[in-house]
Amino acid sequence: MANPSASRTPPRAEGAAGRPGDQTRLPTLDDVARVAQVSRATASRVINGVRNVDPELHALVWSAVDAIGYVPNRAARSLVTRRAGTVALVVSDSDEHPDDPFFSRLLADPFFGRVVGGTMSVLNATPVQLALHLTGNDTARDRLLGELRQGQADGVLLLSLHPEDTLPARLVDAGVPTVMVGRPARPAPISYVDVANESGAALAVDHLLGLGCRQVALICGREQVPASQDRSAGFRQAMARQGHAWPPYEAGDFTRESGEAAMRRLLDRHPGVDGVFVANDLMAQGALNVLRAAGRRVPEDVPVVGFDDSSAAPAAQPPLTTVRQPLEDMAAEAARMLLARVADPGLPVSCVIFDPTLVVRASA
Amino acid sequence: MANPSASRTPPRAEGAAGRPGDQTRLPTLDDVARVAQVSRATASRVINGVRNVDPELHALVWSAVDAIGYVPNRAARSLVTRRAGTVALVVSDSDEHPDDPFFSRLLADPFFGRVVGGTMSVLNATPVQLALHLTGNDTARDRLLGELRQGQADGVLLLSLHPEDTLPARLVDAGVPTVMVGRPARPAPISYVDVANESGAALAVDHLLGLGCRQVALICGREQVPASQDRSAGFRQAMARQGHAWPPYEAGDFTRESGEAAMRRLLDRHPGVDGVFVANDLMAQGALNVLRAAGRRVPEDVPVVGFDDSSAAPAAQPPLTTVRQPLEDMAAEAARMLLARVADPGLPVSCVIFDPTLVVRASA
DNA sequence: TTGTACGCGTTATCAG
DNA sequence: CTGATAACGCGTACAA
Repeated sequence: MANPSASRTPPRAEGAAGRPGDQTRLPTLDDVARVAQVSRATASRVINGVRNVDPELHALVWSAVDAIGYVPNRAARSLVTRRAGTVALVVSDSDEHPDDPFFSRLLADPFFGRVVGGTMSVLNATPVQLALHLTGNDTARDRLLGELRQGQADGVLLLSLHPEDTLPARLVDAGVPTVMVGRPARPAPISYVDVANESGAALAVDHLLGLGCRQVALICGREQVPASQDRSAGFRQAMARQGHAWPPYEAGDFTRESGEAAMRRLLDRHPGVDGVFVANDLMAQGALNVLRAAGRRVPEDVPVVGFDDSSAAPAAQPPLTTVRQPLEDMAAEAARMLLARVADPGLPVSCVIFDPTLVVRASA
Repeated sequence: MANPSASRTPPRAEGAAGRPGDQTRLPTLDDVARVAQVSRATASRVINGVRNVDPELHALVWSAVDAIGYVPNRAARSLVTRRAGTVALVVSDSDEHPDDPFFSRLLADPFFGRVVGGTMSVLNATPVQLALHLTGNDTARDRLLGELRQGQADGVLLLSLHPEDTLPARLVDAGVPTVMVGRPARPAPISYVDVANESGAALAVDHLLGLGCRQVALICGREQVPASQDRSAGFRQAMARQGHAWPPYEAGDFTRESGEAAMRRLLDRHPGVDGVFVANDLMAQGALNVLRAAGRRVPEDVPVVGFDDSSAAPAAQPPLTTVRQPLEDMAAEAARMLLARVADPGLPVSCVIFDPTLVVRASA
């Protein structure tokens, strides 16, 4: 016992503190109670805003709190309340990227940051923390589910990019409060927010047709991805309504490169194309490049409309006319829905669909 | 008391479970011990991999664990070990965005996702979780510090974008293990990873001069931002070494728009410019747009080199030659350093500087 | 090598 | 309205 420290010094010996490995005990609820001259139970009640508190003691406790700089111990609190005070932002992807050790193209996509921003904008106003989880394979998903069942997080904000993903279903089975950003690929009784992809596509079609295009083509994403499905369906329906039964199309995978390839094929097979709707901005950027290289002017010869209004859209040459998805708002709403669900797990499943808007720039 | 539930059912009533609000008790360490026919202490030792364990019991315990699907309770563990098992990724910014409710342009920048990816790539292999914190003002920073002091997270990975930010200093004062991504704006005894910004700039200068440019200009960022400072300094030194004493320059603020404005000024004041080094890719993209609009061909008339190799670089027209910052590797190393620091807070401050590389594309 | 017993800091239940 | 006191689930001296 060569340790020359008092064993229960009131937490004031912090003059020359700051050394890493600091062992000074932190103020506890007991300390607050002692200073405020009340019982620990009362202090707890005041701090947690429970009703039935003498206003006088109320003030006393609070002043004690910031007199000694008390901060509740999250672990102790969680242990007894059985709440983590944390929600998880889960990105469920398939890490099939042999060349890239850092999976999930989502992270490279500005998409991700917008979701994080929207989420934080509501969480920041609450004591709820956000934990990030990337699950690229089933092992990781299994581990996550175990942790969630254990109560490591009170709820999940789910971004599922994997069409075969079983995570949504497993989460509802496990009874974990969950809200998805973007509808699930497979039908499941799960809450989500989404943009009205169909009407977004219709917005684009109407705009292109209104510009006088006679042969509008589509560059869509993979058939299994919900957002891609919906945008394609919306495109075809809107086109059909205007008398264009079988518009040409090519598929990519939401990357710029795939957009370039798709545009090349389109030009090759349908040289008469005079307008293109592309299912996301990244592919649209690729399409723009190919059109320029092919000597087609945008928008004079071939107007192009993208989808998302990601940061890539205004940066494109020419700046991209695109269907805006209010991602921040959507993520914020998802966070609110999740918080409500955590508070009352009995809440019925609900979905909120946001209206897209057309942002007209130079490309169409 | 109309609640018809048993008050302490052993955790086997999970047949038709799955309802939200499930109240079935989760398996605890005691359950494991009971099933494995050992004491709880032994079970604990096995699970935590403590030495001195009979191999036979070892197996017994583990089989019990996954027989009943045991997952350690994080809160209980934290309470006794005084470790959160969590590190915080803190984005410290100034939220001076009156028009945009979702602050921090960083989130819109692909930069953010790369850092997250690199960090997760090392954290995913450990039981350590990542908690996200955005602190846009001093109130938020105060709250964060309180929580950290309390032990809500074991360490901090800090992204500080605010030149006046006091958070780095306060974190070291509080004895919170911290590693920054990018050096602190004000000198502080704090560990960090960074890229050799000076040599990166030199790489760009050498390339441009090697291309035969006679009047190379600089578009830099705000003078207070470390990365901007270092890139500017590196540029000037490299230029000076080659006999160019006072190269023209204009400043932006790392946004595309500011890059456009800066390029316009440059063209205006120094029409003879025949090569540009831009301190980041976003601004370079802006410069590219302005050059095109001004009728200057890139790279024939004016080669342009950017910095970062963000996702904007290959997407630019023409694809941007740029100085690559290995952000994922840097973030991964930062995470490793932080983990080491958490394990041994006595570790001396250390910095790891990564070498940049020139990625030659079409713009120079 | 194993088991017993205590304490981590809170909330919640129950008497007063 | 307030104050004792019993959990919450786990790690770990200490003793066997």
